[in-house]
Amino acid sequence: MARTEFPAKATHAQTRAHNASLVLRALYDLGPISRAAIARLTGLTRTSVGELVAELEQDGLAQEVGRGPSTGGKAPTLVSLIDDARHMVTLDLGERTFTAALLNLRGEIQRRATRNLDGADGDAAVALVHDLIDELLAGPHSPILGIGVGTPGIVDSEGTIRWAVNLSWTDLPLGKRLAAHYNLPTVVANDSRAAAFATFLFEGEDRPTNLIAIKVGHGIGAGLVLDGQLFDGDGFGAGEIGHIVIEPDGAPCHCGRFGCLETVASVPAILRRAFFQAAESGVRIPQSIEAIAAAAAAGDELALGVVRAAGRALGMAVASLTGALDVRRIVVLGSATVLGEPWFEAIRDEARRRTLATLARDTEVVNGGPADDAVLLGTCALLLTRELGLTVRR
Amino acid sequence: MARTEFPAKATHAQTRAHNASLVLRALYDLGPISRAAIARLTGLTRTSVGELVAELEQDGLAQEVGRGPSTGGKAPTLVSLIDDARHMVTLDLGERTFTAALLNLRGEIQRRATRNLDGADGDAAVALVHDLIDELLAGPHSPILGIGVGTPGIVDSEGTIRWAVNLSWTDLPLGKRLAAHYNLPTVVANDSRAAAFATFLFEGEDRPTNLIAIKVGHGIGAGLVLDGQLFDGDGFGAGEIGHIVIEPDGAPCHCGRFGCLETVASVPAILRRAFFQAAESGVRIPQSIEAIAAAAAAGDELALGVVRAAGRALGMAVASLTGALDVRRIVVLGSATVLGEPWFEAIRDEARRRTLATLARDTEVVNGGPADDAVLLGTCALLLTRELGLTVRR
DNA sequence: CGGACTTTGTCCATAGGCTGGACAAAGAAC
DNA sequence: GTTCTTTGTCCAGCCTATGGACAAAGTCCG
Repeated sequence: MARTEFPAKATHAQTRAHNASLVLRALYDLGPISRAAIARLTGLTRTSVGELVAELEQDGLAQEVGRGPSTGGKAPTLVSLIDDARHMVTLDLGERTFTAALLNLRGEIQRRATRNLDGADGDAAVALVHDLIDELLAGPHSPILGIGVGTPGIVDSEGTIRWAVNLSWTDLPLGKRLAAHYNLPTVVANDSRAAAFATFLFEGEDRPTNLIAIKVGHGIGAGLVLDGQLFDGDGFGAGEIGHIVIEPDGAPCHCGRFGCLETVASVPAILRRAFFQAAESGVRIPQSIEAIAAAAAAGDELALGVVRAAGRALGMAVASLTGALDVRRIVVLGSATVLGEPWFEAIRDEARRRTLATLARDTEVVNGGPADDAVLLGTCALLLTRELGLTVRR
Repeated sequence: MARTEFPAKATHAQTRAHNASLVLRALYDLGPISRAAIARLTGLTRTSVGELVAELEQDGLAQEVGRGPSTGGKAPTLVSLIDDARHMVTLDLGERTFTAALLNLRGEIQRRATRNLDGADGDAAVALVHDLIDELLAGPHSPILGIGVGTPGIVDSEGTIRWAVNLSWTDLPLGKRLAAHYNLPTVVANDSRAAAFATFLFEGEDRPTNLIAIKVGHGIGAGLVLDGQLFDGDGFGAGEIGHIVIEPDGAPCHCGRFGCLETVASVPAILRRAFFQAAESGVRIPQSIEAIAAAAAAGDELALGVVRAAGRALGMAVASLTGALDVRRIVVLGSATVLGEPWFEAIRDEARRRTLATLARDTEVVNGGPADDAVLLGTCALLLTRELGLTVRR
């Protein structure tokens, strides 16, 4: 178990870095803004802000962009972040496809690349990762801030993938390897948690302090942003809710237990249930999650039943999360969100049924959409935090 | 919902305070220790440590206590915390009794006082609080570090009790009132969460970074210590697991729902179940939790069944906590712990049955004992953290 | 149009606090 | 007794926040 080590001492350099990140964050969140306004918002003196902005200009991260309207005195000089001052390469190592993108500081995708996995695993899969990074770095780009990788499975803070079942990776120090090979800062993180962090960071200036994002697709995983920080847990497994047991006497799960959330509420599970129900009733078997969504939207009772059952199961998980953590913003994203309102209503109903009324009243379960790029954006967000100190605590 | 405000700027004073708390913590955890050793452990220069220790001596918090053994050079001067340099008054506002104590910096109880509630609520209950504090402050004591209050119910970070059912308090700004009346720093916190923080802080030097303490008595509540900090949640309700729904078709709960954890696993619930079971079977009805524990220990199948059922229900809650948070140290404390091993085994079994094998293997469910003073110690720990900066992050 | 007032951004002297080297005191090893 | 280590303090230097002063550039009002 991780023990509390002695925290690092505080130095002047850290103080400076902290204040620099305050300025950066003001610039990032509040668009073109004057030095004086930054000083008011952050509490820093105009002197310090001036120096820090000068540093950012030196680094090519910020520039003056004209004057703003006067409020009774000298008109302010507006300073703006240069969105394309840095680029990043981030990857989403999906079930069947590896996706990569070149992003700017705003998380805007400049270029993409994909590779089909075609059953590749182990070293072959690692080769694909290099391949994608090389392809994206071959084109024109600004200085690279770092490389970000989102992957299923458990990843420690050093960037070592403890295990990722479908890629047959165990204890793969991917982070260190990529960092050494490309000589660039590298972040490797679990995909769901990366997605959660993206949802948090790109929320804009009034991001909540706490947020839980649940990604429902082939698997189910959540990321917990607590006090503005992605929470790891002791074994870097925080948010791995796919194997919470929902129906103790339910279907077997590949994890060895019965009735895990994934056996009930994941996209494959929903398809399976729809298949059996349709076969039993002798009606047409839906071939995709979209087909089920369409049928449910059209009022097909069978489809609605399947959708609602899946939603309720997820609602139980939501209830246990909100009950335990009292986090009031839950964002659900991933391919399952095409199921739309009937599904969300079931999630909300069940969550409400299982938590204190006062708590449930203030908890919002938000539809985050398919969020296909959430993982790509997530490791981007992690790089922004780690390399630029875009978010800070204290 | 709480939004991320702009974090405070960093100043030299903060840097100093941070480093001061590192020194204090070394002193607190590692007993009599030399300045040089502190410097090595914290990474601070001997110069800084010397200054900071001098400040602590100035404040009467530390003193030199002789020389240590030489390791080949000048023998180190050992410095020690003065355990009784400050005292605190802390209170545990229980169901039927208010308990208070005067504690020193080590959480050692110097004097106690209690008052029976006898149905007092509202202002009468507040009067009792004053009464207890006055009684303890009347005797001899060192300078008072602060006042700490642990209470059931939801308490915000300002020390306002949002609601506490049994005392019929709503939105009572107890913290501010006491602080103003006694002109002393005051901490008010939920009792279970205070207890959790005590369990964390008084664990000693190798306290884990994450810990969950679950208090099972008349009610059930948990406290979450995540990354060394008590986690609040958006509405200061983190850890309020007593009303997680375990049996959707179970017994009605006073909260308005059915089958909450408290209707199954709390001490009153266990007594109730034992009562009905015994009445049904026509055997002697156990009058106390201790009697049930004794019967179970003696092999009474009826009692064992009740104990195990309660344990399993708690195990479900543990599973959902560990599954979601991946926190590997769970401490269970409170009056229900007299149920002993049969109960703990049921908790562990059920938790194991419902979480990933790899996770369950490393998770320990520890018997924290009745921990009658945990709430008193908990607000003491909170005061130590808040007023002396005994624990810090970064 | 001109003077009074505001706001902005920079400059400068000051001070807080960390850094690292120097040094004496105190002990061990030979 | 000499040399080497370790400890604790002192001191000069540096980084960085602070707050006042000031010029530039506006608005507002007569």
